[in-house]
Amino acid sequence: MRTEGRAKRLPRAVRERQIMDAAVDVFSRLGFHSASMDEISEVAGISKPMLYAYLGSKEELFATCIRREATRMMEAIATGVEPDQEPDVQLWSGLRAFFGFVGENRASWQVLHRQASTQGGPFAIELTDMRGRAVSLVAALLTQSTKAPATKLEAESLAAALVGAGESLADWWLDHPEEPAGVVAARLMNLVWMGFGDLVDGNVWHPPSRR
Amino acid sequence: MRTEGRAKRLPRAVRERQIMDAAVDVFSRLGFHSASMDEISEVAGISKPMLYAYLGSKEELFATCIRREATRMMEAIATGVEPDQEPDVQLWSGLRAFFGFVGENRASWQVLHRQASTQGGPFAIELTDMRGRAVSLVAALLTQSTKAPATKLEAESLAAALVGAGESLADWWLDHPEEPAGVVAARLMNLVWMGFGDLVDGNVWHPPSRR
Amino acid sequence: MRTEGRAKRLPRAVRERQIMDAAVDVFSRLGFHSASMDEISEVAGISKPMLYAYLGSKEELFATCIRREATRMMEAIATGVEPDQEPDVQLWSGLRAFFGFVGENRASWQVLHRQASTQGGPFAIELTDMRGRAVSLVAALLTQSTKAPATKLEAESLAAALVGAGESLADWWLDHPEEPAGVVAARLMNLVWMGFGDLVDGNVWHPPSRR
Amino acid sequence: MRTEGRAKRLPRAVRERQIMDAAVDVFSRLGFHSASMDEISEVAGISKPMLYAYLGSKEELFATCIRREATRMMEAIATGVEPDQEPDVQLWSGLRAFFGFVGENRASWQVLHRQASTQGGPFAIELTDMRGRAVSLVAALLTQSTKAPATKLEAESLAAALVGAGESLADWWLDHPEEPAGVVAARLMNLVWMGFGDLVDGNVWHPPSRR
DNA sequence: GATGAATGAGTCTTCATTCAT
DNA sequence: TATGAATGAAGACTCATTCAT
Repeated sequence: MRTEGRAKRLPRAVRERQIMDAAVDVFSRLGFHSASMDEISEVAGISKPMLYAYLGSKEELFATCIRREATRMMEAIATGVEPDQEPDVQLWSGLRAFFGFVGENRASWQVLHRQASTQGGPFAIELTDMRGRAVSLVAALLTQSTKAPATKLEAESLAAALVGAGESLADWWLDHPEEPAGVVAARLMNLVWMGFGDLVDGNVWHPPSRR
Repeated sequence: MRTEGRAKRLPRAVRERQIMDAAVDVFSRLGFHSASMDEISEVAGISKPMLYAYLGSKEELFATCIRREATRMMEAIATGVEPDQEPDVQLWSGLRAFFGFVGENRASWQVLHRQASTQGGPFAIELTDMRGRAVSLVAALLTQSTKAPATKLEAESLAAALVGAGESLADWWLDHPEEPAGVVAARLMNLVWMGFGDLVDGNVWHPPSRR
Repeated sequence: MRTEGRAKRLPRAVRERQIMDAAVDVFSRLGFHSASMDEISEVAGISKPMLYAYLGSKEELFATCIRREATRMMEAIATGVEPDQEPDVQLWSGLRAFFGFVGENRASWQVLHRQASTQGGPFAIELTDMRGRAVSLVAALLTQSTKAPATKLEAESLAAALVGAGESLADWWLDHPEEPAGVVAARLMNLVWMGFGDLVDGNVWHPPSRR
Repeated sequence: MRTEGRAKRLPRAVRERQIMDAAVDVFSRLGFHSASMDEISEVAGISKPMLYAYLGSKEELFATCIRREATRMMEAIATGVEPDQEPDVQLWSGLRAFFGFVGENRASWQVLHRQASTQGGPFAIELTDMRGRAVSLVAALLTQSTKAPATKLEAESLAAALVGAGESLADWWLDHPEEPAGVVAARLMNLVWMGFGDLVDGNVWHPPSRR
């Protein structure tokens, strides 16, 4: 809550960051619609006109938040991935980085995962885009592996499943923080990669006999 | 669009169903916040006071929608699952039923997956609950299998990952309807079950050497 | 000022008129910008949502007011004019009708003359149009008269001058209501018509001698 | 657009003029309400605090603008009028000066005629005053002429009509700049003076017979 | 003297919700 | 029962105006 009185004068860049932090906080807690500019400005410790002066309309602000958090996450992952290694190692390092990021940036994750996907506004695009890029990346990884999936559709759908599994597991993990990030990441890696390995080896599961 | 004139007197159950159908339609298209009671009543062909008389506040209405659709989906899956079979067969039949339901009930699925998770209100609870039940169910299945995961946490987290993979794949599928439900379901089944199989067989993936 | 309590239920048409009357009143007193929807709704004795439900946005409301008042005035004049008479008689009867209308509808006149011309919005068009039609009408009258002005530009500019003189005189008259409408109208008629008559008779005024 | 950097220190009078020029420009383009102090300060090339330091509140600034432009126009006309001549010559020279001024100072004219009359604020007074002085002047001229109007009211109302005709014709002229100022002025002079002449000569127009 | 940063107060507009018929 | 009519409350956004450096 903002303490009474006039906010101290701060250089523009600092204020902007302060505001964005507040916005990410509020958006992640309440979602886009329920978040009010009033509350954001209050949490940021400034008045509404400043909010508008610095970051434009509510939609613009939200989009900016998403972009910032998405970029931060992408960078965290990119930094974590070991690029010249085998596909499995790349995937593994990516997963570790992903869970690491989520663990240390709950609010970012909530904004990205929960809030953004639903809203029909112009940001849905940003988010869908980013998720699409993630899926494509994983699909490419699968395709590069020693034994690639047969069709592009298959690769993509498996990638989509994997990304969803990661998201869901991340959510689950937020409710069970007693496990370290590495363990959770490894579990998903195993599930997915071993399953994937069998798949391309022709070790296909099939229903008992008839059908 | 509502037809002119005074609505006929109908038995309560029928009216209620009519309204809920309209509500699910509107909520799935617009999301909770953007949906207006005005539009719902219009689509339902009744006046707003009736809406309130029958189904209470907007939040209550939404929660009721979620409950109904969740129940429908659960029942569809329960009906599809073959209960006395091996765990893998149960999972497989469950997945098939799930994708079957999603394919035939887009609106229900959208309400359940997209709209409900975001809203911070009291319905999040309903949804989280249902999802929790699904995860538990799958976890139980895994635990019953010949070689169960070591810990309860492991089983649950794998189940969460699986559920998330299913959701994500369902979404992906809605954008790629050219593939039949069975194919998509089978793909997920394979990925997950073979991975899972390796896992409990001690076939663990691990990073190259050092580390 | 609106008395406390809920407004009585009224049929739509009546309410609409009531609101428009209030709007014309407020707009004529304060002008478009300074008039607030709050005040209009208060004067109308209803709540703001009704205002919006019945008459749309502020701009729409204003445009509707202008259209209504313009139409009323046009009809008053059209009714007053004697169409099959000589041009001078037509002009005279038009002027009488005009001053008659202004005298009995101060608020209408203020909205039309004062408020509408300045605003840059979409209504400026309505107003400019109406004034344009008035000027064209007068110009046509002049052109039909026994001895028409030489050029179209001349006719139009004289008509513009005449219309302006009428408006200005109407304003002046509102501040000097002691004179009857007929007298004021006659005075303008004389000034203009006799001047016009001389003009076309070649009785041109010209500066003393040199220059 | 404001040039970058800190404004040079300038003598007060120069600064003030610079600001007023900007203000007249903006007010004439946008009208009182839509003009923002932000835009004025930007066009003037100074910061808002300076604006306030030099010229006070928005209302004060507007009033000052009106006063300045009104004075300029009055002086232009006063300079143009030939004072010791016959009334008709005085009127003629005044009209010529008036149209000359309008042609060369569109912005001033817009502020004076269009923007000021509408606003209900304290400046309406300034404007009404100035217009009143103009009307009185013309009325005096008419009264001095060889055959004066019978009553003071008559003289004043005719003067008001004449002034309005002038304003309206000036507006019309701004939309038809192809005609030279002199021609337009002469046209009005003729219309009015000849009409006036007839009037005082007893050449009264009157309706056909009956009535 | 000059300004970037800051805000109080207000405007339009919408929506869930409820009377009164 | 069924509804047209009505509203309280809130939210996004803007602007004239002023500190604090």
